[in-house]
Amino acid sequence: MYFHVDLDAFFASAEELDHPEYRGRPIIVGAAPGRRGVVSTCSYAARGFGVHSAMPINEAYRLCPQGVFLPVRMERYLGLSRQVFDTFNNFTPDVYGVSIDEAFLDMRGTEALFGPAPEAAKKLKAAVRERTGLTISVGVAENKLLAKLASAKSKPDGLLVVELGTETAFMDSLPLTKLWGAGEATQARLRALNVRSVRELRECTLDFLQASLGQASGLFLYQASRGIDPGIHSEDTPTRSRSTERTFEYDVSNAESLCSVLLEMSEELMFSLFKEELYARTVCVKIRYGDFSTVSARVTLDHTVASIKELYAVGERLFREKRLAEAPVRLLGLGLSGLRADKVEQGELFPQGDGRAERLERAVFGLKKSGRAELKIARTLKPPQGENDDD
DNA sequence: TCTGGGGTCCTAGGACCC
DNA sequence: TCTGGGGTCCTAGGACCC
Repeated sequence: MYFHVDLDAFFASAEELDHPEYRGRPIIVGAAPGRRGVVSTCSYAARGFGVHSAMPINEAYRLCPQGVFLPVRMERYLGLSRQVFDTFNNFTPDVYGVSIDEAFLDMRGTEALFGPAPEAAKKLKAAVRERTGLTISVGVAENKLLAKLASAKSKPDGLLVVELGTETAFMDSLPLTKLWGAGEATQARLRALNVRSVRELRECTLDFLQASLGQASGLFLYQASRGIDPGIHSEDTPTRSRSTERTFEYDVSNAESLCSVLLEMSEELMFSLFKEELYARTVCVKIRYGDFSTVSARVTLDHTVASIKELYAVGERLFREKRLAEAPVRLLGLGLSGLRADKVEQGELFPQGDGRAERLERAVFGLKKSGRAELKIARTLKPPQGENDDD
């Protein structure tokens, strides 16, 4: 028996908690209106105006100019999230966090302590509310897919149990558009196939779905329509990639400026790998142009990337090879994938340097971590506020 | 109103090996 | 004169999720 637990409009609720004067008003957490960015989370009052997550912030402003627009305060939300997860841990040792505001709880064997599932769920809701003042929605079912869909259906401040034997009926109660894993593209393809409900989806053969939508998607939808969990969240999967990207306030054409950003991102990524003692061989650069078209280039080395210096050199090469000359760039991203816990050394045939850069950078990282000094690569320093950088 | 950032997984085609 | 079959690794792009 799984619980899926989801905090209601988490970031917006957190702001409401800290600013009681905003209670009940349309709260929109995300980018600042007038700038490039999207809505991260909005309150139910804001949803009444048609605002929703991932909507461009300027569109949200147009729909709801009277809204309370607030920036994301991730530190604060992380603190609250920890308290909520602490509470989960008082109910079961088997808590699988999916994101900052969402978790699965394996509640098998807890009946003696907390009673049957509906009672346990009520106790959990009360405990979270008492500890943090936040409301959660809980879905209870025999598998994660059903539990997840149940909590979503029950929102906000909801509780929904999918009883054994009612799985198919529950699936049929959902609009096809609410099916987890079937986004905009799949919805359009299903419409083209004349499939308009979960029931109609279930009437399709596996062969038909796989021929129409691909092996994996076909099997996924075939199982999901029957209330079978295709494996929506496997436990304990190690991190496979790390990346960072920046969307610029205005498109940037100057290659030197773009390369400075690459260097900044190289530093950020390598420090994060140093910190977690991870290694990677594959470097990926992502470029989004002013027209939103997006390309990427990647390369897998025969050894793990050792230093900021090396990551930057590889990233810059990929960038210069891939970028259309002078085309304005809206977004630049850098990533590392194939993460692993062990190092792959340089081949002996073409050794690159003697590891000096790596030793230096790890020493700098050590200083930074201990709080004894903050060292930055000069080129990544920002010019002082109010001065232009013409010279 | 233009469309964030950090992830995971899948697909198709090519290179290469046996 | 037409060119197998299976497997692995890699790249680029896409779909999807929170």
